[in-house]
Amino acid sequence: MTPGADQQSRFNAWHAFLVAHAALEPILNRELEAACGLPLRWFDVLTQLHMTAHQRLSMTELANAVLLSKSGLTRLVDRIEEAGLVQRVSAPGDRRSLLIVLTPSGQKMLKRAAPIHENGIRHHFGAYIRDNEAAAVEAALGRVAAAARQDVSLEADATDSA
Amino acid sequence: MTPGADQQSRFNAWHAFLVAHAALEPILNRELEAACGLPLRWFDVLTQLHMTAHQRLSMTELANAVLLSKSGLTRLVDRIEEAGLVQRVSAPGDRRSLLIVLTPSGQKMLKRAAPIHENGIRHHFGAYIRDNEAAAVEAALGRVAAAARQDVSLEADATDSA
DNA sequence: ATCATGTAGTTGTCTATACAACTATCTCTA
DNA sequence: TAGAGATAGTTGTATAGACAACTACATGAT
Repeated sequence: MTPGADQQSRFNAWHAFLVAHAALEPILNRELEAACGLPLRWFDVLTQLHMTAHQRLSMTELANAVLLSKSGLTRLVDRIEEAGLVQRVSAPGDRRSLLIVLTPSGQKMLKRAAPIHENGIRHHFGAYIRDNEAAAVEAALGRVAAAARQDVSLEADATDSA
Repeated sequence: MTPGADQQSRFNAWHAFLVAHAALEPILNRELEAACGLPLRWFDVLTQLHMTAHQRLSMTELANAVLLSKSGLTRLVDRIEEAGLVQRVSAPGDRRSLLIVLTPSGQKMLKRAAPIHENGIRHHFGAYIRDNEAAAVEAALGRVAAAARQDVSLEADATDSA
């Protein structure tokens, strides 16, 4: 196995990665929206809230969790709150901060949507990963994601201080 | 290794996949734009044209290649043509169709941008994939991408005929 | 205690994209 | 060869998100 060949397989992987994302994201979005009327991004927000200990996150924490800009999140939460799935509540001890909490209706929606979405992921993504590849894909993408997230944060810090 | 554990690693892989894309795409876009003033999508268009035998594709072919809607591509090509990197030329034998061709300036830009972008991919993506993982990641993502692309096409056909 | 600086979130504005409707052209069938 | 239907691309319009500027609040140094 030559070094050149290894580089090539990484580039092929990168290209497949891009195509897979570009094609998969709309597919899963439509499936979820058709089944529950829930856009994928909303699901992501509800999930992040659900995964948190007290089911509440500040706008800043949530923006970081779903990798959206501050303003993008403000508008996104506007829409989700308008639909009654989450609520902004004031944070104890800091009057600048808002905690986003799942409403009962949001929890119900999440319960309904989760199996549908998981099914979509299995069907369109998991099904094409063989048993002997799963661990490698998990580990490699995990490292890429962790590093990229870090780089994004650094970039944001640099911009802030500029 | 239980079947349940396998499913979990696929879901972890999916999550990492999403995070990696959300974080990486803006990073590579900024790097390329800072170095060459070239948005990533423009690079994608120029690359697709370059990879083609006669360096020309119709709007429809190009939209399919870069996974963009027809109208999205019309506007994208508007901007790239305005910048002088490509040109619309009429297709011989079909007066509805337009061929998009790389201009000399577009070719020069592509030559300048390609090594920078490849470097970014190596640095932010390839570097985190170990030698013994590369083949699995390549194969698995390749299958996912191929299947997803197929599904998108089928979906588009269904919509058209509706 | 005050003021300077930092942080949380929102708002103004711009851009990129999607979908649907449209025009122009092509193709196939009778 | 006329007309129906399919196809290529563009345009009207709506939406999601980014960045920068802003307001309100908090913190920390003196």
